[in-house]
Amino acid sequence: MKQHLHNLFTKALKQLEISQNVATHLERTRDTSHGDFACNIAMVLAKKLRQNPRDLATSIVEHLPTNDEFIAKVEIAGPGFINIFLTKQAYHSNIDDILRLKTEYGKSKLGQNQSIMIEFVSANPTGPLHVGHGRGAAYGAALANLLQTVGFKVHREYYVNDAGRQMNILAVSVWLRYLELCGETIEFPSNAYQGDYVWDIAADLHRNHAELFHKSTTEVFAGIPPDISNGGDKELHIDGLIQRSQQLLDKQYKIIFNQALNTILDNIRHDLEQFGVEYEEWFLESNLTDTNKVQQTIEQLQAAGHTYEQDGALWFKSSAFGDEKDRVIVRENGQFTYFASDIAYHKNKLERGFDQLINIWGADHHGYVPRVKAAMTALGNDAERLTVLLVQFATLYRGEERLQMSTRSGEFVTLRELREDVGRDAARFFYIQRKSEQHLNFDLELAKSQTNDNPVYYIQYAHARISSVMRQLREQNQTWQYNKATLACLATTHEQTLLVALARYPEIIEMAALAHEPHQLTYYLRDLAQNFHSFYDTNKILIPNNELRDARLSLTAAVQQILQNGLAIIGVSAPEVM
RNA sequence: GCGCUCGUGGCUCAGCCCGGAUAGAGCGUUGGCCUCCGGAGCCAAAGGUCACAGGUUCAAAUCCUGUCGAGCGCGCCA
Repeated sequence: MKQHLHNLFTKALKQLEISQNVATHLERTRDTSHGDFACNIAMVLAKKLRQNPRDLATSIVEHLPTNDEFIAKVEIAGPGFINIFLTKQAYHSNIDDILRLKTEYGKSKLGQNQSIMIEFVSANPTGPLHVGHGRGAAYGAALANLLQTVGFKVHREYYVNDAGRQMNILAVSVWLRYLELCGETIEFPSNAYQGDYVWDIAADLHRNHAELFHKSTTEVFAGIPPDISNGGDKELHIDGLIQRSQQLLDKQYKIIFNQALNTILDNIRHDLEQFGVEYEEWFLESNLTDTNKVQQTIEQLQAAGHTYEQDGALWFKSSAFGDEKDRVIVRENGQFTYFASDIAYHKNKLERGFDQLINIWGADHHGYVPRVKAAMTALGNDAERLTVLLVQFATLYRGEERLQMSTRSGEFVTLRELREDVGRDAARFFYIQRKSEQHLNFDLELAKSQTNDNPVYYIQYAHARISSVMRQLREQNQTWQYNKATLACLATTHEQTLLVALARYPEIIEMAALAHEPHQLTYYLRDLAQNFHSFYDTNKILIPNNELRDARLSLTAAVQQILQNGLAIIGVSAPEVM
């Protein structure tokens, strides 16, 4: 409908020989006395054209068609608003479309089949997913669905950092715990992974391989630089242990490493699957390192003259491309930095031919954005193709009590615990109901409560109520038929409000997708549910009058369909009964 | 110190990108509604100098500048 009006206005302006995009000046009104849509274009143009805004509005209105089937009347109001009142016909055709297109309703071709790769979560496989990752998962999945709905070709990807130093730290952590299980007494490094899951993996290893990897503590720790607790450097300490374990274990090291990686990765996969989040691809960092892609990328930067050596390390001149300072890509000890492989990864993404790249990162990574873009530019690519969306942290509350978490210390609420505690629907909904760059207070008590405090249940209840009405109808052995003509019976305020609410759905989807704001959809669904509950309360649906009954059933069925479509996008179920 | 993000009723938040017609919800509070399709519901009331101060504009919660406050980031960590 908006598109329809947009076309009419553009045409009218063209006849007046004005070229101006009216898209942003055409909006739904807040107050029904101002009609359905309002356009402030006359006021915007008045100054430029040196005309009185009301006069200008008049001449624009004169160029709008008078016989359009969807426009009832057009008024000029206030300082120069053009208010458009739609016909009932306009709203009835929406019901028609919804019932005909069903799950297809709301889809559009806006994206023109452009390909978008959306990378999200990508947590290091060094521990289970925790509630902090959940927000990125819920947000990314919902956004991907939205983009797909408006006609983009979406590729969801999880980048697995299976090749970095952190993975070695994990392997060492597991091994040290294993040694403890073998009866060794060791001082566990402060920089190693402390969580219980490390014990679990170590225990598996001990069960399956017995004492195969057993080395004495003295052998392991001899000559290793002291840990921070002994006045040393925790990084040097752990790096020393990594090197030592690789020497001592030789080929066996890889067994431990893989056992740790696979256990955790399986876990992450399983958690996301249970959370309703699926990927087209799990991309392994080791694919890049094994094929020398990181090395090649660095050489390309070197060849282009964007690097220099200093203090024994290789630096990328990112400051020449808008970053605040230059960055190390090869450390003094010869190892690539995380950044180096990330450059190679982004290069690889572009080489795979995606039109646009979207990364969803935690807000703590915001300082990282300029350097990645700098690298893309330096490699001769258009950094505009990459959009980084930052997601703020979620703070967990249990009622008033604020819950603490810390990954390294191993004290955290995992995503699995959250899902088992509050359920998938509530979790998915709560994660995205706030604007992503807004800090989120996630109240476990509220998410679990099955009362009207909880918007998830409120929306789902509307859907279940409708299912119940339909069930009643069947139980009474009655049938109904959709007939567009009967919609003319819909005359009450609540019915009208619902018709308008339904008509907004495609506009909301489009806006939420393009603005990357799935939370807009949650607000809309809540509104729609509220409008339905109000309607339900004052307009009985199953009544003897067949025509009005069928009209109300059509309206109700349309609401149900929209609730289903909308909930599907945000990954929440639409239950028949609750 | 520099950078990014945020500051809207008692609480949690929309609206800001793209300036417009009396600033919207939910929770909480107060008061109503079950002979009737599921009360996990509905109706109503009270409650706001949109952090503060300037500026731009016919018009500012919205744009600009500054101040204050909160979070995060500023490693040869990832």
